[in-house]
Amino acid sequence: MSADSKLNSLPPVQVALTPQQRFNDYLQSRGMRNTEQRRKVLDCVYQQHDHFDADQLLERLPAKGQEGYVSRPTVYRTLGEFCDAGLLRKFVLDGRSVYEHDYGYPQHDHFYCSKCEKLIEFQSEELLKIRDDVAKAHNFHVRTHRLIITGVCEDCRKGHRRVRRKVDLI
Amino acid sequence: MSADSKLNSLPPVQVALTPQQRFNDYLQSRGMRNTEQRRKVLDCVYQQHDHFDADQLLERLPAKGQEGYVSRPTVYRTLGEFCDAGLLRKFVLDGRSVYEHDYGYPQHDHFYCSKCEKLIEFQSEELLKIRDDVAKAHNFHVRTHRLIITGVCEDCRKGHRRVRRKVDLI
DNA sequence: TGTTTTTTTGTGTTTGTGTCTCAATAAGCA
DNA sequence: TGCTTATTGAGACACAAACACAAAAAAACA
Repeated sequence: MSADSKLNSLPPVQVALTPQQRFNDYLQSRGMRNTEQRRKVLDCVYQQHDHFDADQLLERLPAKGQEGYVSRPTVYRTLGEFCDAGLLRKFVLDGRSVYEHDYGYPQHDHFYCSKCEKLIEFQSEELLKIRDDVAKAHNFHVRTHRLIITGVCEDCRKGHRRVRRKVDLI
Repeated sequence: MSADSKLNSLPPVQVALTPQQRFNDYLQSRGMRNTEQRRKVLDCVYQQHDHFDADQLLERLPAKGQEGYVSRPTVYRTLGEFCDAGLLRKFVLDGRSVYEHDYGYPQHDHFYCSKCEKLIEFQSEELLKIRDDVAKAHNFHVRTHRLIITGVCEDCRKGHRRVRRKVDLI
């Protein structure tokens, strides 16, 4: 787990099953098979808590010709299955599909820093309440939501200031 | 303007300039030229208030060979300029880039019905307040945000099964 | 006005994600 | 073990969107 991911991660949520067990249940219930590839990808996804896209995952998996290689179509297919099974959530950022842990991880939303392109997680009960109130007023039945607040993070604002000061001193 | 669009549109906001004038200012300030194509595309975009993607706009513009034809790259370029100029806002829905009016139109967010794929606009001052509070608590400097609440709309729950286009008119 | 300079455009090409096809392979089961 | 069926990987494909560059158009200049 990187310093960054530690810094911005929320505390995990207690769950009854491991992701592997839960995915197993999902496969069983649909008559799908627990293959080497699916296990490999799942392990890789849960080895670190972070936001990632399909390409980044492919880079973390063994390369073509190596032991344990998983092809691109299979990775895409499997990521879709994980979303289906409720293990991952997918969203689009700057044209890329980004995945994040869902099962065993608390509901949250994101700040997105347009300077350093970092995603910062936050939680707000009030936000959920407003969401549900507004939905009720519109007779809309909520399944989920996606909120991304774009701007500049603390670090980037600090960094900008520091650079300026340096210049001023010289 | 369709009946639907009347139903789901928010009241416009008073602005000092027409979109055309404002775009002119934008072009002037950057030493860019007010061309036939840019005017054509802008007029087309403001002829109706709706959510649309580049392809739908291309279909509404004169076809190749017709008087007033604008090529695909130019449409994409111009849409980017409109966003830059603050006339339009872009977001991604089901993998396609969707545009909506921004200038002269109030801040709002969206419900997205996963059954009929309709976008419904709503406004909430409270939501903005929460957004700013949370951002302040995280020392995050907000530039904008995007919230999409996904679920099932009133019509679809009532059973009014209507076949709708991917990105529907509002 | 005519000429020069610069931006813009359109055609064709290319990129980048993500998906499809289908023969070969492997999981689950009797 | 052998059978049935889902799954995989290679390669081809689909699609939105961007690129490159010569030709056209607009502004600037003379």
